[in-house]
Amino acid sequence: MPELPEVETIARDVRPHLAHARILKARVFKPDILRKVTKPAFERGVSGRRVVAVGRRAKHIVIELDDGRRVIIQPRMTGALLVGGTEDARGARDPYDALHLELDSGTVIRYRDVRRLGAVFLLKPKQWAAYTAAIGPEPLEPGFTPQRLHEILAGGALAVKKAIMDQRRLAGVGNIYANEALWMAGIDPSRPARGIALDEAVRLHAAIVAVLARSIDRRGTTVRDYRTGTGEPGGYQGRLAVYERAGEPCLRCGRRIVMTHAIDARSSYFCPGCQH
DNA sequence: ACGAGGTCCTGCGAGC
DNA sequence: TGCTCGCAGGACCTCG
Repeated sequence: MPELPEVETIARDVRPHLAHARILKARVFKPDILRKVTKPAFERGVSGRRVVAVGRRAKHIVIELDDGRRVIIQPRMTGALLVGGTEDARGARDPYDALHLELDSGTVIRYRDVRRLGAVFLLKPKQWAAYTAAIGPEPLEPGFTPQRLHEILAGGALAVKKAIMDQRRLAGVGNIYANEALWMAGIDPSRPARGIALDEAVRLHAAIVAVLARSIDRRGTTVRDYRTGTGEPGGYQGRLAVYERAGEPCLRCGRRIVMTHAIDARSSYFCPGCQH
């Protein structure tokens, strides 16, 4: 479940291979991952193009091409963007590979997605402008301040956890880091967003920034499927305070961590002793 | 305008 | 052993 730190790690791993390379050929094996573009149009549009830049926006990998178009990859649940490793010992292609980008260096960048909930777009500049404009601020950029977070939460009747996971309000935070940040800030995830006071928003802002930055430092969290761009698990899973720790003692107050599906039918983990 | 709930997809583990 | 079933959940969709 790649969230911001995982996608940032993937982009950093893939960038040295992909940036400034020419994509000799794009091959789509699972056309249902493509959104708003057909397989022939995607393969024709990408093959032969040079990559200008490789970046990240929210939980999406952004590959900018020399004609101004961008390939957007949303790994969602089980997607992975990997450098090489396209064939096993017997020379067989991975059955879960959805897309290959064959580079002039000989390296192949592959998008692998077991459940194919991921999505791949090929966007023209105007389409990209609309796409990125619909997503909230990047939490690790200077524009994301405690005041901005307080404004994001203001007026929302929805749970604060759901609000910070809403990509239109804030970019890149998913279920794992929402749980972790709310624990760090000592805030009950089920509280209405509009009830979060400014001093609490200050704590939550610091918690969001800290947990994302620390996870990037450790190359992301592997609970199940996530792999870095080099195919390895991340290193933050051992640092999780609440996620998948139901029944275990809170690291701050010792009470048992509770799990509920009460918020948006997703697993919420929190400490009833020190999150209010 | 906003929020609730359904849908997509497949591997895995629990339970019988 | 082999089967069914529920679950994982981000983003998009429809409905009220």
